Amino acid sequence: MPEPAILRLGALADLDADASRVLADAAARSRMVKPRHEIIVEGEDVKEPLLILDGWAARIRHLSDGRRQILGFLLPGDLIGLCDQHRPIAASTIAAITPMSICAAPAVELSPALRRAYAVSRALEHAYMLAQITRLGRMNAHERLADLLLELLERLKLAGRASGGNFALPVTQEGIADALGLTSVHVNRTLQTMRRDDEIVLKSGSLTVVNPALLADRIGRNPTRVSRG
Amino acid sequence: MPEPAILRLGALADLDADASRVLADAAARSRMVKPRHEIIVEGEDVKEPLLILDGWAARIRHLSDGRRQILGFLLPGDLIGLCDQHRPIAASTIAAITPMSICAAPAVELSPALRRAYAVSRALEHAYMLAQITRLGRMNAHERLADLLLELLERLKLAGRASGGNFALPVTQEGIADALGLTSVHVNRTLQTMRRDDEIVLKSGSLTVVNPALLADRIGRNPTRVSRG
DNA sequence: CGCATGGTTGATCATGCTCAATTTAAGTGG
DNA sequence: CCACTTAAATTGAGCATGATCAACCATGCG
Repeated sequence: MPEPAILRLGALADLDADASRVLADAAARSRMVKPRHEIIVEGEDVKEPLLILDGWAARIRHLSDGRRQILGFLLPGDLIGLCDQHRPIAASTIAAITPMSICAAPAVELSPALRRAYAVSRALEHAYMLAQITRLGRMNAHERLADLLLELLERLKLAGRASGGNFALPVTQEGIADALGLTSVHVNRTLQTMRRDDEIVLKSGSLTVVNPALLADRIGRNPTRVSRG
Repeated sequence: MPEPAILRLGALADLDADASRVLADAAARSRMVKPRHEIIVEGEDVKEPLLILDGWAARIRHLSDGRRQILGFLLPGDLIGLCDQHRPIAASTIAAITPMSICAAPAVELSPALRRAYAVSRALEHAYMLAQITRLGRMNAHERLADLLLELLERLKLAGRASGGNFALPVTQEGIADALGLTSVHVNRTLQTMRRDDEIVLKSGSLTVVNPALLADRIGRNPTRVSRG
């Protein structure tokens, strides 16, 4: 079974033998990270770009009074800290949600195919942030939740971590709340109405979107696209 | 008087003679855009990256039922559509707010200094998006408004388009509402309390933040930083 | 002068929050 | 395998921020 990360990058751009080898090399030097560990801390220097081989993380920002906002989720195959800057400072904290396997992201110079995959990945990250802004700014609780779940489904499929409408959702309701600008109580209630309306099945960390196309249609969601071809 | 755009890029990274010349060349081939004109339309192909020489634009996303979200504002010196992708699709619509002067952004290959400035600009854009997510997700109306105004002040200063706490704010209250996930009515009321509390002076499109440091402190805001040095 | 856009105000309503308690699930060590 | 501990999910009651609806001004421009 290929790494989900390699599956994803291969879905974003065709990987030739060179790129595959470079990625396999990097993956061979992976390290494990425990849940809750802060891989990157806001305000500190960013060393090297990382590639998530497996597991989930959250990009987080803390407010002075204890409130926190989850800016986005990071999934297998996602890249962290890509930027062509000299001495970059981390703009947000990144904390592991599940046990993770990560490695240094191979340099783009090593493979043109890799460069293309990185570019698409970066464009997607940008698009997901725009989606997050739209959710928070102009959607109600049900729309936010449905839209987020559909995005996660779409993204996890790229990494082979979802089949049909089903995937493992290792985030607590409080985590979802912090991502969607809601309270955990309200997330709980919204999830219950979605269950009652047969939009989702959620049991012990396994979530199934019963009819993704229908749900997407209901909330007016379009799949994310960043390039032709 | 130098172009505000050149002022900004020079503030992000030292521009040598080469970079300055390249920028001046590009600026010489500028074009004007009328307010409300959509420079880029979501879903269409992106041709060339652009540089805003002067004027304001908004990055917008429309929902199927007419709601709209302003994802962020684009100011003099900001770059549009930077990406190293093959055939990129615009992830959002970009519409002029004021009359604008824009030009093709000179290619990074033309100058190492320019490349550095672009990288910092891109990192800043990323940071502003994170700030926008945090505003929408975890701040109340007053905090959102104060934080946005302080960000605009900070950004306009880079382009020499703000002095002291004062700058021209060419956005309607409805525009601000669409950016902050509020209604124009509530923006109006929040602005009034800010005036009553002597936090701002706002009259005929000219806004003054009376005491930026104090206001920033009140809402727990830190200035945006993306690199050492 | 008239129309249009944007700003202002008031009254009422609703979505989602707060607070607080209770149940369930998941570990953990004996 | 069970008692004990802790994190997560669930439920209820009351509340508040901000939305909605509907006028009504102010300003500017043809």
